[in-house]
Amino acid sequence: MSRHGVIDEIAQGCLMGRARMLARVLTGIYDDAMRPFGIKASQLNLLVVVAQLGPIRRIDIGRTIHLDSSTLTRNLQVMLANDWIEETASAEDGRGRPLRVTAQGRALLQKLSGAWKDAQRKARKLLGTDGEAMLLDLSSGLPRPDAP
Amino acid sequence: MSRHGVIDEIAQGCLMGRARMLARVLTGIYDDAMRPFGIKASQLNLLVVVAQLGPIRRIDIGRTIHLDSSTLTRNLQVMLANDWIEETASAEDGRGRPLRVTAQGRALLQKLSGAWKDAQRKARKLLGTDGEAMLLDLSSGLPRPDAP
DNA sequence: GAGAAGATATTGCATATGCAAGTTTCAGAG
DNA sequence: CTCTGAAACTTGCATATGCAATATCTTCTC
Repeated sequence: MSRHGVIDEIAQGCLMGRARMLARVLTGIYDDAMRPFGIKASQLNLLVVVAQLGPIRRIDIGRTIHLDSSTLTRNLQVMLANDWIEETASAEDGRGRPLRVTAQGRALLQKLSGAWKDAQRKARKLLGTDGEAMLLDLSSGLPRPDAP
Repeated sequence: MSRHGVIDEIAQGCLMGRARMLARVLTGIYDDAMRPFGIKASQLNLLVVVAQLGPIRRIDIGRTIHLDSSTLTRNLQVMLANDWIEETASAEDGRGRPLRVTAQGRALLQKLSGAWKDAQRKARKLLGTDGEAMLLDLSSGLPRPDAP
């Protein structure tokens, strides 16, 4: 242990650092599980949001899972190209072109659900019951980005 | 709530999704705090690891904070260019060129420590005492990527 | 109905992340 | 001493992420 208080404090205690590390480790687990299906774990998470809440606008997806709109524009492009999701309204809509899951997207979700459960099991084992509960609780408690 | 079990289960319960979301929210808090200092929060976390454990090789940084080597190659380049860190050994080292913090890097750490503490306070407030303890605990309990 | 105000989406720029493949360098076998 | 294998690093490719600025479309006001 070094004698530089600030450095140690940040290195050991930074909540962001810990959260990012945890996210990296978990992402690895789920990405491994999803690889056979040609979908990244982060894309799966977007897909289930659209499947559950769609038709839903990008901005509302962002509010739900704390993602920037510009990130969504790009991440969703890949998913649109893969025909997992589609835009609902015609181009003349303008402000907001809500997205929904396609039949293919829904089928994919069914196909990979077993693999996802395996990954979830592994993650659960890694975190322990307490950890799992706390993580779910923590993320539920996050204040929604100001809705109008 | 929809009637599609799998979708709801993943949307609500995916530990990876929650962890990534939490990481995004926290990253926002610390990035805001670090912006005046011209350093990203993720870079700060790398910097403190080097400051605390340096001279340290990329691979060992990776093992410590669960980061891929290729990611480190690139992320550290920016920090080398900013003269926050430097390579220690002369070119004849070969396998492994350990990194250490520079005087400038150390000075930067001192300068931003107050702002970091503010961010940490905000994060703590957001997560609560329980959440904080659990997050620190969780991330400490992660199995070290196999050391030789 | 034209123009202002506001919301939504996209684009440019920079960084973060990881896999697979390739490179460099060291250490040990013979 | 040379060859070979392992370890550390780098590069190519693809995706993820967010800020600032811009574009687009809606609605409200006059």
